[in-house]
Amino acid sequence: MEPKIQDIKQLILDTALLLFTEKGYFNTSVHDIRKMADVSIGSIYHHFKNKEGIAKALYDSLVDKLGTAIDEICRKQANTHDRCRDVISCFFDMADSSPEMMKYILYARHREFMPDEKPICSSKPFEMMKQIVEEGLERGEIRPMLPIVAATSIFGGAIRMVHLLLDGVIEGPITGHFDEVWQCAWSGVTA
Amino acid sequence: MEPKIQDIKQLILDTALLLFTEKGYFNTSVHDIRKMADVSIGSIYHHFKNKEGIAKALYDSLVDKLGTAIDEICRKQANTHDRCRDVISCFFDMADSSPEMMKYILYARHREFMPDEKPICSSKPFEMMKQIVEEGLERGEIRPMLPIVAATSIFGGAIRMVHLLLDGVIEGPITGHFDEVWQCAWSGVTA
DNA sequence: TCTTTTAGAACGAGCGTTCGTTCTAATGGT
DNA sequence: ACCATTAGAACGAACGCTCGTTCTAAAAGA
Repeated sequence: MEPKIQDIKQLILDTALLLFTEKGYFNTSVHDIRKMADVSIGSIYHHFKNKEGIAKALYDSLVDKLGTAIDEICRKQANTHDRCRDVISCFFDMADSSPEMMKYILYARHREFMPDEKPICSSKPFEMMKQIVEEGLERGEIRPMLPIVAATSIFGGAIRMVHLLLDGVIEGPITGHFDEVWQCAWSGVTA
Repeated sequence: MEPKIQDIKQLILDTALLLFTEKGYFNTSVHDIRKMADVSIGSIYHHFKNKEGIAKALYDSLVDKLGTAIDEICRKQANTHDRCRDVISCFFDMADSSPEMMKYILYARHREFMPDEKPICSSKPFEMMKQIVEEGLERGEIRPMLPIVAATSIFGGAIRMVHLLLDGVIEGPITGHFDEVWQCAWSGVTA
């Protein structure tokens, strides 16, 4: 029942997320994680195969979380306009409330420390976003153009906005900019 | 006269750019650079203070190159529409012809290995892009909105496109997509 | 008791960097 | 024309240290 029972594994993941996003994967040593999480080296290597294993587990869990959120949106919304709008809104909310998560998903260069991983843009959530856009093209909700162009045009501005926030170039919350961003994004592919 | 006189320094920079963009800064050792450039360790440390110094010199030279290109565009074009269009066109050309340069500028996480550097979005070329957009707002070329939103909306899709190319998610050349991308970008902030 | 989990000392590969030396070529003295 | 001197570019063996990982043993749990 207590919040700490048996969740050393999660504690390690939480700590790693914090350190990886703050200092970067390569500037974070396993001993740093050990110290901050106040666990032993033995524990870490009991729960994870190696350092990369920690990064991988983190990645899978966060990508899965994002995928679930987008699934949810597709369940609730029927057309492309509403789905895209909610996806962007979801990105903004997450960027404001869980910047570390977004930093790890959108910002980190995963291939540098997980050499066998596919690029994030080929992962489930991003494939779903592409899928949503393709349906919009078929249905005529979006003016005819190459699907990849439509997708980057709709989501590119929003993703860039999140990048700027994570870079510290603009101050959050960015949720307040959602309406303007969305209007630009949607009118770009319909007008 | 010969192509090799005194350009060990440039050779080191060229090699470093190749390795840094292919494997990442942290996966590239100074000894890797030494081996590939076929120079000695001593030479490298004669020309550069340390490993970070190589990265810094590379960064400064490439940012300067991009800044010059945008300067040129501002000199040639008078209004915001034409300037933004040419900047995006320039990005696409560079991404096709010098992917390593774009990878190092747009893609690398500089702060992880150059702790004292400002984020790339605060550098001269990006400040100029922001400036161009702000003038467009003042002149009424762009529908009234927050400058930062206008900037991300105009350039976000194009930058995302370049990212996808550098990630290997789409195949180049992307210059062929320029017209569609530009139409989306511009109509988003005017329509 | 037997297994799972935690502990932390120890290891050794690989890293960035240093430093004493050699090589090259230009300059000054004769 | 010749050698002596000098400056700095290039060289690479060696160093100290950090890192990821392993190992042995103790503690906890079943």
